[in-house]
Amino acid sequence: MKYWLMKSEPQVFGIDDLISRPHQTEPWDGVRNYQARNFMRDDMVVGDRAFFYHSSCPSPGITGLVEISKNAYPDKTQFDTSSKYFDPKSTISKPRWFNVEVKFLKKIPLISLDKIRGNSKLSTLQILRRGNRLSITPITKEEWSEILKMCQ
DNA sequence: GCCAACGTTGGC
DNA sequence: GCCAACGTTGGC
Repeated sequence: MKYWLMKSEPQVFGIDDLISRPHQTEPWDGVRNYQARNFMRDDMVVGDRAFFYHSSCPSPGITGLVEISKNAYPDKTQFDTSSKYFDPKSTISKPRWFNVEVKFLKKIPLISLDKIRGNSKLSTLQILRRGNRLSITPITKEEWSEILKMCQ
């Protein structure tokens, strides 16, 4: 099983939005970065776990756990001319963007970015690297366990 | 709203 | 293929 960290802006789609979905699942669409797309398309599989991270908000940090509930498939927003994620260069036969589906597992008391930074065992986390803006990053089993320890 | 650090685009 | 200009991300 692999572990991930997935960022979302709570004012766009937060953990509570996921909880209120009918099956507590949501397509992780709208990702328009090739590296993040490749992680979803090539590396994520059903059953993988991820931390749900709130970004671009007053209190950024990890706020929940999700699992991958569907392997990657073409992101439908790329074909939707009314969507802000519409991509005129993408075609049905050659889709450019993919997304997985995530399923809610658990909400946790916010582990703030400050606290994450303050834990020396987490210094290897990709999101702490200077200038890293990737919305999806892999994390190690050790990092995963260490973060889980912080919510007890 | 600012700004650093990227990624993408497009002319050449 | 280079690279300047532009757009985006995301913490503060």
